[in-house]
Amino acid sequence: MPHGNLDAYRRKRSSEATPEPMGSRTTAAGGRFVVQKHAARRVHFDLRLELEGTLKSWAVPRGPSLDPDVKRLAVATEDHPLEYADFEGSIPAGNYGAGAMIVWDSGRWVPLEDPVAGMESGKLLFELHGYKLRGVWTLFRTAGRRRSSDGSQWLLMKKPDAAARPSEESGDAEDELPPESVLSGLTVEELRDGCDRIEEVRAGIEASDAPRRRVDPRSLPLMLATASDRPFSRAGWIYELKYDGYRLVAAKEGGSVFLRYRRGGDVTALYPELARALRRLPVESIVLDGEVTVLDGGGRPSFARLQTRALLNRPVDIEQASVRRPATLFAFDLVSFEGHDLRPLPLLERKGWLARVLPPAGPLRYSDHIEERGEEFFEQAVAMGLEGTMAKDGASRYTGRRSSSWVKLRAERTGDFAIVGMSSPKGSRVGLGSLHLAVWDAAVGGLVYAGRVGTGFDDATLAELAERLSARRRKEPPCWAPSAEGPAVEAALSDAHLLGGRVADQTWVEPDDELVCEVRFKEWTPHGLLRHPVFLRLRDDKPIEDCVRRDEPRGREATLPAPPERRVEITNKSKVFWPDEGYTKGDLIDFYAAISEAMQPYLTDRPLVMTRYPDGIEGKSFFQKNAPDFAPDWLHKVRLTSPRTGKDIEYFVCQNRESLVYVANLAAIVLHVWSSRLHQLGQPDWCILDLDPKDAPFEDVIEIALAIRRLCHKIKLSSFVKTSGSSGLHVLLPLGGACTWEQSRSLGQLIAQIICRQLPEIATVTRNPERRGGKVYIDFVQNGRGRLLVAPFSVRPLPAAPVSTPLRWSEVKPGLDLRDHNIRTVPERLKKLKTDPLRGVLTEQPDLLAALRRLSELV
DNA sequence: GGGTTTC
DNA sequence: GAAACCCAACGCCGG
DNA sequence: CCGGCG
Repeated sequence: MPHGNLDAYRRKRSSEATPEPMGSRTTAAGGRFVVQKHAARRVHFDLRLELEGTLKSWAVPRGPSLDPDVKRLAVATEDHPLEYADFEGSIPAGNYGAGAMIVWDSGRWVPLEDPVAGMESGKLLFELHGYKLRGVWTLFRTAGRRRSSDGSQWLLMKKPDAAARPSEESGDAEDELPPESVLSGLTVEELRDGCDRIEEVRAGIEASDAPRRRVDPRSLPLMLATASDRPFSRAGWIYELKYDGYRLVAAKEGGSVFLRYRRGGDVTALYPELARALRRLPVESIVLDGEVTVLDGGGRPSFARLQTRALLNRPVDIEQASVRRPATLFAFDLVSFEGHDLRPLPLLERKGWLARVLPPAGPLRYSDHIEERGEEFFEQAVAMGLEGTMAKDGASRYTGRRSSSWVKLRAERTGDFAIVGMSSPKGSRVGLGSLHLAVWDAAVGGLVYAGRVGTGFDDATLAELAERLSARRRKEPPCWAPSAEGPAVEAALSDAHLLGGRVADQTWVEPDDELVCEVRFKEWTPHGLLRHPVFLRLRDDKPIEDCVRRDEPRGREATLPAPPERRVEITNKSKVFWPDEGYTKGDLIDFYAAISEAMQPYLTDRPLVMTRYPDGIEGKSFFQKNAPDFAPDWLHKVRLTSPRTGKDIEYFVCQNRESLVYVANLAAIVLHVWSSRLHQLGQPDWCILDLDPKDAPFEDVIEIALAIRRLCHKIKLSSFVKTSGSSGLHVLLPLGGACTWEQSRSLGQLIAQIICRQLPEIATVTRNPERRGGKVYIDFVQNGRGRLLVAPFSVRPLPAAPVSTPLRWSEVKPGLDLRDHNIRTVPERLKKLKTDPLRGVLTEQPDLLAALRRLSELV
């Protein structure tokens, strides 16, 4: 790991043994675990963790509660048979008071006492001597639950089971804590050693030339660097890593600490972990200058993580984030120490003291340097995926302004991008103004917008590109908005957003393997756009699927953190949801898991709405459009703004089987989807005619469905049919995304009215049920923005657990019974059928104009 | 079903 | 500490 | 203008 010290780098340079791989940790039964230390050294612990006090556990109606006695952990190490550690509050707000511990279980942090049946082990995080430790432990297992007469539940605990297996290491990179910043891995002795060196520093600074003078951290003018684009080596200069974070001044005076950004903003409350570490530093007063970062699972600074961190307001969020996304301050300068102003001292002397003041682990880190070979160091830093390096004059004083004695060198990166559009030229520019670029995202299965490049072209290239692109125009952007946190899809791809408020003409083009270009750029912005892009060349030898975003510039693919594992924890599998049949929640989940492949085309890229039945089909239920906050990060969401009310809804978008299983586990029995997909929300894929019999005989539904089919056949428009699952049929007409909602609705209305005229005895478009006179209601109103269709393969909350099932037209005949297609039968049917009779509604490209012309001739 | 607010 | 609460929306109809 | 409907 490159942070904190440069041992790994130095070793590599001198061709010594390669560092041990980070992230490896072995665990054995009985609570033995290994904690890594930074810089490729590992320290082995034998910890036995015991609870002092009793774990009370679960209270009515749900949600854990903690017995106030449980305040301390007993930690046994080899040298120290028993050390007690106080808990630090690090749990979500809720029914369990302040001060508890959280554990790692089934891929997420949960309060320790959360009664996960059968839980045998987990990961544990606690603080000892101001350092956060974590490890895998085996503590106790659940023996069962008991319900008392007043309805409260109690969780019975057993002593640790000697045979209990330790939990698997989780590979979930998202929730994985960065390996270094929170782990100390230090023995108590080592921690004390770190403190002993303070006396040395104190005496040294007292004897130095540093004047006795207070430095006010609030008004301290900061040293700033000048930029350069070429790394260099100079005698007397030193080279540090450049961290991708915010500049931060950290100060302690007496008992109080103070953290500020470059421009002075007080952020003491935002980084409690830094404040704590600073408070515990065994010095009377100190002022540090550095860069605050939040590391990703691979130990690299993640600007995006830091940004989300910096947006937090509520104390609970901050406290939680300080554990889950802990900040690390890489301090590169010591400005003041116990009443001495160190700014007149040479940089190397300041850093020498700094190195000895800061502990070798924890959230406050010394930003080390090397003293030569700046070019090679820069290359290495870039290869490690870091932002760049800093070059500093080792003899320079801290002058508190922008200075040529500090130089920043930023990494440049190159990448291949699909061309998805262009803007028109301004002024004397020929051909085009800029190219719109996109990268392929395998998780999404499509292109994601990456920003624009407007420089680096020669006139010939401009002209050629403009000509080739003009021939491939399309109306809608062929790509998605870049980030879930960023602007909504539509807004992100709108002119206003792209051009920072200016409106210009955009042309979107059909992407192609031959429209790929290589671009040099500085970095990715948090919103997933390119910063400082320069066009290098066209390359026609690269399929767009290979235009993937590489966050590591060159040669780091092998060590990229694994993509977040999509794990779903199933709860209450055996809860009965359909009492008549005895079908359980587990059956529901199994069903959706089994048919997910067939269902996916109707879910992919479509905003999803759920009807949830947490207590089964006879319990209370509710609609839910907004995805709950607690949904895992890997679950795709999209924020859409209602054009009418301006209100935002953040919909789920089910892109894969795990998402479907997650949603099913929320007891979402019915899944409703939009008829249109994200990249063209204004153009539906199908027109829906909902045949709702109410009191009418089902035979009439069949007759009407067949009449619609005949009518569509006459106008040369295909039609498809599925059961609604409850009592009627859904007839779907393919639109191929070629018309608007209004046109779709008009088409539906026209067809419905024609059918009503044909079959006035059995069909009606009257919305009021009482006035339908026992006729079948043909509902065409569900064609509109935000209007929903019960998704094909959605289960219904009715006896027999019927499923909205795609049918072949030959099956639409007397004798058809909707309940025959249910949670039990549909998976088998799917296997037998091999093809989905409804799929054509998504794939066919009808000639709508011709169909409408024929239809108008009929009326 | 899970999180938040009120009592 | 436990119970209550929240979880959509919009046009259209007749009264 | 309101409540019910889907």
